[in-house]
Amino acid sequence: MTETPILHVDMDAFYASVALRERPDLVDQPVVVGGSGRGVVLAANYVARRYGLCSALPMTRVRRLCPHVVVLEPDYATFTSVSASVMETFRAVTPIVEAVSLDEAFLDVRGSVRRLGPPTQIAERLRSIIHDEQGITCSVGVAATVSVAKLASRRAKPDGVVVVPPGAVTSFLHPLDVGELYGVGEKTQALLQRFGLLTVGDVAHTPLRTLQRAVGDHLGRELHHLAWGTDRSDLAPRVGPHEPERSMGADETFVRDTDDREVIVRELLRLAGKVAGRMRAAGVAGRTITLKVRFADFTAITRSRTMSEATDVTVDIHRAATRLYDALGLQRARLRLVGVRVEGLVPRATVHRQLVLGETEHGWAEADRAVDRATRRFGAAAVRPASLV
DNA sequence: TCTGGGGTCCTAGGACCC
DNA sequence: TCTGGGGTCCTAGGACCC
Repeated sequence: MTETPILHVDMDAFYASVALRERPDLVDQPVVVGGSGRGVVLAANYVARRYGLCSALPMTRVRRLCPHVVVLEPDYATFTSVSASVMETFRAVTPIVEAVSLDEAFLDVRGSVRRLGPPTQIAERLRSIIHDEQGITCSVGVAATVSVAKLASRRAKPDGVVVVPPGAVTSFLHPLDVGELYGVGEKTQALLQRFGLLTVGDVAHTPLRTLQRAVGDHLGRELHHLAWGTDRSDLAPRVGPHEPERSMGADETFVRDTDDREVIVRELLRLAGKVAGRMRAAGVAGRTITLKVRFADFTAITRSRTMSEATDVTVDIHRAATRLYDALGLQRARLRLVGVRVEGLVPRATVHRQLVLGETEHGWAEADRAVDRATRRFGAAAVRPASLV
């Protein structure tokens, strides 16, 4: 029996590290990966972090903080392929791998200790393989539960391993800031602070009922577990036929805020096409269409409509989104962003479209599939609605 | 020139049904 | 003439995570 079977493996500054493999000349310089214009930082290397640059920082502030920073464009195809290789390395160690994102995963190594040695040894083995094969470093947290392992990997960064044995859990957790807990963001931290709860230990020693009155039943119970390190240790391996997504969506920030209906409706068409294409590729359809609008002042609203039948047809989704937009009745309100999301996804095979006599919709579904075939052959740029050309 | 884009989950109220 | 609870679906908003 191993006491600490859960590993949390987290790549160090993943996007930046991968991008720097192609540019070894830049390793000693501050480098961030991010979009241009109104984007944010996706990853900052450790040199850049010394200037206060970090993930999610607006690019407009990046150059002010560090005028000589090197900005690299994200190359998602490469990130995805490096990630896939890393996940393969994990699965060679244990089949129980729960991927969190491209650059992070939980591993249950309970069944691997006999073959590969104790969890720490497995952690070092993984780090060495990933370094040799991918040329990037990672950090590993080792503990009995998911959240403690994750907090441990954060402590291990960069390029290290931290083990928290069961006997050390509370002395590890309790001095931490409440904001370190999973699920505690800016708002919840401020709320807890108003109750005088600053550290994880403060939360741990607050009666459950009091905690629940402050942050709600669900989060209260959750935080109580996290504060005592009694959260889950069972992983949900996402290999093979995994659960389908519950929703798919796309949104886009305009280069400049706009109140031009024509521009907005055209963008909704592009987004609807993008979402519908991904739905068809995944073999799902959905009934609830949600429009999202973000105004120039950064406030956002959503409007949704549930239809009687699920669809994966671009025209259907676009029409629903446009109706929701028109129903807002905006008068010269400048929009920063629009988004389209489809929820309540079900496998397409379970949807039987009622064929109404004289129905024209069928033609649109056919047209979509023709577009899909052409896109697969010639690329996304080749086939677009006339209004997007 | 502040603040991306992909998601998940929770809350809460109202409708409607039993 | 009154009043109850539970369950599900829909909508809107919000917090959070990577």
